[in-house]
Amino acid sequence: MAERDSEKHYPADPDATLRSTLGRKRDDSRDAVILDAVIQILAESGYERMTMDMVAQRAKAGKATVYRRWASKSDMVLDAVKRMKREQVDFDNLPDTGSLRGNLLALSRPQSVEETERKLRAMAGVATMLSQHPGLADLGHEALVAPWVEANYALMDRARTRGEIAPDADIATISQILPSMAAYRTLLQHRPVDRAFLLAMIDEVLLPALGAERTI
Amino acid sequence: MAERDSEKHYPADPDATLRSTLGRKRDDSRDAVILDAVIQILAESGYERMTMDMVAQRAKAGKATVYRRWASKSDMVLDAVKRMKREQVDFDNLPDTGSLRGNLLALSRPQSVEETERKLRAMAGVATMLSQHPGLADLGHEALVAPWVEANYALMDRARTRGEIAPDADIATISQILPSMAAYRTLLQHRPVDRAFLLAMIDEVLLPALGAERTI
DNA sequence: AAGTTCCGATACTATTGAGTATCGAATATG
DNA sequence: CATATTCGATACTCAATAGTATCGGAACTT
Repeated sequence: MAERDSEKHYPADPDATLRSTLGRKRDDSRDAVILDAVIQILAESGYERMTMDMVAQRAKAGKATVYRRWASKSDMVLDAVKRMKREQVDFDNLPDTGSLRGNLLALSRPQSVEETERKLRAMAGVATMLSQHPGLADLGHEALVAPWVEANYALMDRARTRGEIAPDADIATISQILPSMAAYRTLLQHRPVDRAFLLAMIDEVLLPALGAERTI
Repeated sequence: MAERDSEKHYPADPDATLRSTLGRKRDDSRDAVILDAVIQILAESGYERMTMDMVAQRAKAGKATVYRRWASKSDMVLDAVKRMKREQVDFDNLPDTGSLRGNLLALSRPQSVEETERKLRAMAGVATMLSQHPGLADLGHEALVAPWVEANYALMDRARTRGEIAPDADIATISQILPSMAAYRTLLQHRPVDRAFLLAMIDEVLLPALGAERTI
């Protein structure tokens, strides 16, 4: 999918390979600075209210520098969304407190949730692009929610192996609840993913649905 | 808060009371036609891509007719969102199939969900207005999700009275799951609230969390 | 009938903003 | 050193559009 415009413009870095060897070299570190500015402004103002001048000013870059990297505003934003995918959840250091309840709580520490919240708000800023770019919704979900679903799944799978929860529980479905509800809460309700919310979800929904013994 | 512009323009119908008794009467039925067009276009294109000319054309109205009713585009859209609140769920005729599972499925009939989905997509279209109008998110939640939460709560409360579910189940929390997940799915994932989704949620999450006996 | 306000339609204006062009300075190659 | 490409900055073009003005006709009051 993609290529909504049937234009001569192509994704990012139109001339990546055929760049001359002469002259000053392109400073690739500017890309990240610009895209970070894009994410910030998307979260604050949304796609349509974000102007290219705002982006350039925030990144302390000239507009030529921006347009040398991306052929259009939409290309730039698409790239910014793709960039959000990285380093969302640390799969190599999943919590291991001994109980599923403790692990779920530890996974959703305020610190790790905060960054996701900021990126989710950026996703809300591109909501109006979703109809033109069908892949964008998947991209956002894959980048921001799916990793949390995976982490939840892994924790629940281990708990099942330990015999902590019912062996026939549908953890594929239940692992989606907490990340999705947190996303909904952030985007639509504009309410924080705080401890009270987490406790209600874990103790009153997830653990009972998983058939865990009540130990609270 | 509000009054983003500090202009002389005020909310809707600036001269509702002090309208002259002379001349042709204003046709109030045009309001609904115009606002319906607004909802349609919001769902299709979003706030920023929706032009006043599109609205007038879709409603077969002149722009003068539109601006005689609302002082600005944002006033008009705010009014359109408020209008979505009505007739969302029929509380006087909640389903009564005998089982909670049957009732939950009956409540979420494709027909009744369809209209909500359309309105939810309109809400996604005004996502970029949420930062300027903080009350708008609440308005959308109250109009489109809260009624479904109430209906879920009522059905679960009856089931508890019948002894169909655990007496200590936290139905205040659990009644939020299905409507919120459906909203998330529609808005962020752009996927339909179909029967497979409902069955997975009801059978694998809600009923187990409520401590209902497995009867499937 | 006279006067007023509504209707849909359309022309107009004033502003905003994406994308382009160009600047002088900096950094690279040969 | 000559040439080419980068950089940030700024000026420019041109299309889109919110809001206003005006039209001829319809509907209402007195």
